[in-house]
Amino acid sequence: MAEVHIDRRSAPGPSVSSSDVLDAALTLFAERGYHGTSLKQVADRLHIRTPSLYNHMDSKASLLQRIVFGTLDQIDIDLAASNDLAATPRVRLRNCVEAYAHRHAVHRREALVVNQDTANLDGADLARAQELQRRHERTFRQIIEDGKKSGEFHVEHPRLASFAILEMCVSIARWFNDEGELSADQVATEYGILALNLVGASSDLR
Amino acid sequence: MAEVHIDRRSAPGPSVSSSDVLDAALTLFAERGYHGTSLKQVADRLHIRTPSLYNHMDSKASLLQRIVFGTLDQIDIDLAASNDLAATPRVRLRNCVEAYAHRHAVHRREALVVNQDTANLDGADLARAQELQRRHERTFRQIIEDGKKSGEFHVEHPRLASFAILEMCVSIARWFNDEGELSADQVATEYGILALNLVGASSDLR
DNA sequence: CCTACCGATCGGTAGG
DNA sequence: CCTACCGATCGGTAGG
Repeated sequence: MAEVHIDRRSAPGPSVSSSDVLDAALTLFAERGYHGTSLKQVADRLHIRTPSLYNHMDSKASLLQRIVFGTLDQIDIDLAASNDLAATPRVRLRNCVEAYAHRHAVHRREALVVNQDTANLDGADLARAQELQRRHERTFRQIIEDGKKSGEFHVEHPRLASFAILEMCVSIARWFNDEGELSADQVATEYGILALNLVGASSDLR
Repeated sequence: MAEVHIDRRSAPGPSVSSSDVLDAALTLFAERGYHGTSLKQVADRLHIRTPSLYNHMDSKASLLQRIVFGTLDQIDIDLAASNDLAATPRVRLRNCVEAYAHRHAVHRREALVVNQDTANLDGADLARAQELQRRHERTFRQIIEDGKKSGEFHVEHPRLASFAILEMCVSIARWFNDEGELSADQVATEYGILALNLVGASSDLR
C-alpha cells in the first residue's frame, strides 16, 4: 500500500480559515448541490480531514445558511439602493435589473446555490429566506405596476413580468464566464435593456 | 398533485405500477431534488417497502434518466413542430415560446427536475442531455438571429436574449398553479408576447 | 490539525 | 409484495 504524503510542516498554525471552508463549500454546492456535496469533498478540496472542518464551522447546514443569507441580504441592499422612488419607473427598473443582473454575473456560485438550494434550509431559516425572495419580487412588481399606471410600460400581468425578469437574470449565473467576451457590466447593461423591452417600455424614451 | 390511492386488500396482484413509481419519484425529485430524495421516501409515498420498488424500476438513477429524457425529447418534438421555417421569425418565436412555456406550466414537476437535476445524470447520459439542451437554445438563438437579420427584431446579443427567454419560461414551473387565475394557455400566450417584446419586435406588427 | 469512532441512513441484493 | 441483510457513506463527536 502506497502511503499518501502531504507536507503540511512547511508552516505552523492553522492551514485553512473559515472563509476557506465557506469558499470550498460554495464552489461544491454550486456545482453539485447541497445534498450532492459531502463534507468529505469539502475537506478533500482543502487537503484536510473531515473532522477538522469543525474547527471552522458549526455544521453543514450552517454553511448553506451563511451562503444564502449573505447573498439575499446583499441583494436586499442592492435593490434598496437602486430603487430610487423619486425616479421614473423606467429608471428604477433599469437600475434594479442592472444591479440584480450584475450580482448574478459577479457572484455566480452564490446565485446558483440560492437558486437551487434555498429550499433545503430548515424551519425558520427557510421561511425567512422565502420572505426575502418574495420581497425582491414585490420590488420588481411594484416598479412594473407603477410604470403601467404611468403609461410608460405596457404589460398585461405585472406579476408574470416580474417573475420573468427575475428568472432571466438568474440565468446569467448559468453561463457567465469571466473570460467571456462580455464583462459583467456589459451584461448588466444589456439585461437592463432586455427588461425594459419586456415590459413594453416605449423605446424612444429609453 | 395526483395522489395514488390504492386499496391493497380489494384485489390480488401488484399494488403499484412502474408509472406509479415514476410519478412518486417525479413529485419528490421536484420538491426536494434528486439527492435530497431517498428511495424510502418514494416507497413510503406508495405504501410499500423500499426493496419492492425494484419490481418496477432498475435503479434510482434510471428514474432520473427517464424523467429527464422523457421531457427533453418531448421538448425537442414540440420545438420542431413549432419552428416552421417557412414562417416569419416573429411567428416562429411566438409559437416556440408558447409551446415551451405551455409545457413548463402543464408539466411543472418534470420541468423542475430537468432544471435542477440534469447535472446529476452520469457519463454518457449527461452529455446527451446537455447536447439536447444546447440544441434547444440554438433553436431559439437561430430564430432571433434570423429576426435580427430581417429587421423584425432589435436585439444586440441574440445569445443573451435566447438564454433570457429560455429561463423566463422555466420560471413558470416555479409559480404556476392549476387553480390560479390564469390557465396554461393564457400563460403561454402572455409569455409569447413578453418574448416578442424582449427581442424588440416592433409591436404594431405583432 | 489528527485518528478513532458513533448511530443513522443510503442504494441495493438475496431469497422467498 | 415482504423480511433480512449488505457494504458504503453520511454528518458529527471524543479526545488528544
